[in-house]
Amino acid sequence: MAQTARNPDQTREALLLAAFEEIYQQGFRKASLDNILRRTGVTKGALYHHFPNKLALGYAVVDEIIVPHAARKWQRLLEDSLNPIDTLIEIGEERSFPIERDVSLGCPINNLAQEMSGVDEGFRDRLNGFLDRWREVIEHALQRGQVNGLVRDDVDTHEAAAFIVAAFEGAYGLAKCACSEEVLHTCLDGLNTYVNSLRTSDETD
Amino acid sequence: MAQTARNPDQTREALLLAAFEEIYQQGFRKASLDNILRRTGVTKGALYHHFPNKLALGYAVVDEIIVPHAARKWQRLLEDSLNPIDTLIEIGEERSFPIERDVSLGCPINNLAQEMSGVDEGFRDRLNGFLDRWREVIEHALQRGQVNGLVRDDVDTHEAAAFIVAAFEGAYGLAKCACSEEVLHTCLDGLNTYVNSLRTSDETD
DNA sequence: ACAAATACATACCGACTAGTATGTATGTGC
DNA sequence: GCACATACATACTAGTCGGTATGTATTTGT
Repeated sequence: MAQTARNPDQTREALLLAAFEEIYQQGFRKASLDNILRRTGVTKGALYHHFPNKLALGYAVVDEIIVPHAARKWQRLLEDSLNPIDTLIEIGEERSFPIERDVSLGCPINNLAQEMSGVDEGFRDRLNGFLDRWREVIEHALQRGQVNGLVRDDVDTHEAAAFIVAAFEGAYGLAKCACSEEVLHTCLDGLNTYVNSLRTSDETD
Repeated sequence: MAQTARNPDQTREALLLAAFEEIYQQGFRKASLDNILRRTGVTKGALYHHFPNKLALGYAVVDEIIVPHAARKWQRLLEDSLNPIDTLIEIGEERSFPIERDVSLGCPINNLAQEMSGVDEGFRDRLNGFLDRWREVIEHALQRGQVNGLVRDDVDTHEAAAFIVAAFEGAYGLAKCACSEEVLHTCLDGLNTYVNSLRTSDETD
């Protein structure tokens, strides 16, 4: 009835943001479309105009919000000029996500991956795809470090990269369950100790 | 109507097992009581005779199935006579859980922790409690190793224990999302490399 | 200016949810 | 063998879910 001035792009963006919040807090399957509509003031007709169904909305949240943001966070590892180990530790300590405000919410990627990867291939493809690219970025950074003499030659970069990603997600997972910043930092300190151990001996700080 | 011979303990156990399966596959909040009843052939009246509500059933699954099994798996770390690093690596490689058959299902503890710790304190207390005891067991084992000269003295056992638990859960989480035994083993190999690096130099194998 | 596509809004549907009310059959103590 | 608690069974409820049918208002192209 009371139709205000239209702005379809803005409507779509508002839906995506509200859907991200709802999914981040409730998980995808418990995320309620009615809640998302309540959060935005958008009606169901508008939602189903912009997205064919709940699944498509979920995919769009991953593709257009979660993955781009996470990718941006780790982008710096691609720069050849930087010491990969320093960069790795720096990024790990950043809380760039405007979302990483509350440890008890966990990592959006990990949350969705754990909930959905066994249930829906579309989610699994997207999230595993990102995690795999993330692992690759770390692996290449370590390899560059070996070429530059910054990383020990005996390090298995493939193994180390997978291990680092696992430890990272694990740290955020433990901290979420413990609901404790301290747990997060203890785990990340452990990770930093490990990552530092990958330096060549003359680079050890 | 067709009432068979009664065996309340067996009924309760059947409900617990079916509830575990359903929760393991669907998560607690998406676990359907009707599905659990279908799996067991038990009726709703029987379920609500043994458990006051869904939440109590979920808690019972954690207390009586998930936690005892996981605790049993790591019990050997308490034995003073063993080399803690050897034991850590051995246990990590075991697939004792009759449940750990399929990587794509993940770790039951981690699954529930990630889903429920932000939503329900009862679940969080139980799961965080177990994870914390697990971390402590590893920490004490590493400390014993230091006393026995098997673990390097410069290792921060508190930090290392938290890191190991995080890496462990992270490894199972990544493997679940990747749906790949290979990913699991790569991550666990990375963890083993790290754990081996904690040995005193004259113990390095 | 008018048609057609776009962008909504409202009301509703069937399926599924946890939980309950009520009845009945079985086992146990005396 | 009788009383009583235990252990179920059946039918139902109120609420929520994703999705749809159908309407209307707004833009856009010509």
